[in-house]
Amino acid sequence: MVKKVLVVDDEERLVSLVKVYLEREGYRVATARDGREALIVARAEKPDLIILDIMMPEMDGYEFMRLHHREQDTPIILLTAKVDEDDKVVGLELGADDYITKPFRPRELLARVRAVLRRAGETEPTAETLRYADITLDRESHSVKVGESFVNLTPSEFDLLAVLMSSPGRVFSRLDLLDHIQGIAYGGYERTIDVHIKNLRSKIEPNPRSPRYIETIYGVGYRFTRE
Amino acid sequence: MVKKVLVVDDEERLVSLVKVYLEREGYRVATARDGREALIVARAEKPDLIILDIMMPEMDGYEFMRLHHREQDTPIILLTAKVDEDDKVVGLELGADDYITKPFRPRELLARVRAVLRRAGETEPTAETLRYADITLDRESHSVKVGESFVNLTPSEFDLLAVLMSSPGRVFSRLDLLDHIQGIAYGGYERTIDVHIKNLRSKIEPNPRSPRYIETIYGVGYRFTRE
DNA sequence: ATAGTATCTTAATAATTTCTTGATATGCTT
DNA sequence: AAGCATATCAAGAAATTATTAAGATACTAT
Repeated sequence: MVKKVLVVDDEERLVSLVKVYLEREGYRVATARDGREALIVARAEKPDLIILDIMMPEMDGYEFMRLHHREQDTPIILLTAKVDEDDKVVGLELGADDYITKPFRPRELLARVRAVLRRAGETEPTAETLRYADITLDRESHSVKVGESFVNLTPSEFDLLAVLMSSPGRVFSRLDLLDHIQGIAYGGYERTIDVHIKNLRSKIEPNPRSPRYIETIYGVGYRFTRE
Repeated sequence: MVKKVLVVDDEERLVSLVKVYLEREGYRVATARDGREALIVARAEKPDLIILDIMMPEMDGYEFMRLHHREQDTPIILLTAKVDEDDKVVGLELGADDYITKPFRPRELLARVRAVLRRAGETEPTAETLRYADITLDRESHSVKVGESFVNLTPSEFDLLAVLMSSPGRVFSRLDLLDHIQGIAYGGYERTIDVHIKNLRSKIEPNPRSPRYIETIYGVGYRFTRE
């Protein structure tokens, strides 16, 4: 069954980004921008997991947890901007299952989401398999096949390929791709993508000099072949 | 839903050109010529994105950002004439999402607009497909089809065709077209367009000597056939 | 904790593609 | 035919991408 996740944060941009990440993985996502709204949404939606910012207007994360736990026993992952260890302690004492500091990488958040949900029992999320033009990418086993042989990709390479294959034929700019790999961290260097692409090509392309799967669109970005 | 963009700059020519670019892409556009006016417009229009010049009379970009952020959390792209790295730092610290130095090319600005709006969540802007007389131009996949076969265009060729096809039958002067390709303030050479048109024709016209799609209007400019 | 391994990022350089320009040829209009 | 506008061509300039290697960072296993 599809898992439902509630994301609570007052930073709209962060919320919607996290939403995109989770939805790409097959989760259903509800959102709220402060603790008060979150209480209402949580009652209505009964999420399987809550991702919760601590610092919020109206009603902060701690207060939300106190009130929410009277009603339900939902696993919670805390988001905190502080590097303070105390928050972790306080949070975990209050019943959080995990916590993560901002800024974080999408991959990191997703890994924790999976872990917490797995721990809370239940099966895996949605083991989606993408298959185009001789390439098979399996999210569950985190494996990639070219024809019949497996190739080992690094986490970044895997994510990159997954994004590109999520919409074959569509062009992604380096900035888009960077967001998926590094999260909302600015100052990131677009050219980093070039290197990942090069490495990725050397692993999956029969002839990296004239790519068959990952095409370069000069002046725009990259795309997975439309066939 | 259609995204609304607020463009703030005291250079009228730049504002109206940017307005045209954005509208062609399917955005709705509001404008203001200084920070003070921008505050009022922003309150009334609630834009999804603000493109903001730093140097303006009355109230500069920084000051605007300070005041605006008290009220709303709109993503902002900064325009700056300076090449100074400090501006970038200051701007990003004040909450800008991206910045771009003048002079810039339209395609560069549009790429950033798309990226920032995507990052701010929501769906894609406008995945518009233009189709006339056997030619299909798709912005999302950045591809062009003549009949059933794909052709590879350079960025300038693609932009040129996109502009012409945005209003079939309308004649564009070389200066118009140059603005769309190079942006203003480049002092480009009108004849450059002739060469791009020639190359474009050689890629999409069955018989480039007597063009069927891109017509020359002697003494005026070019237009995409009305049929 | 610490060393060892793998991955990521950055920076510099090479290779490639595209853009612009100036010269020349061709074509249009009166 | 004259005079101007457009088309074509080719070469140099400019911009973008590919590649390489080294240092930084993160991860694993002891």
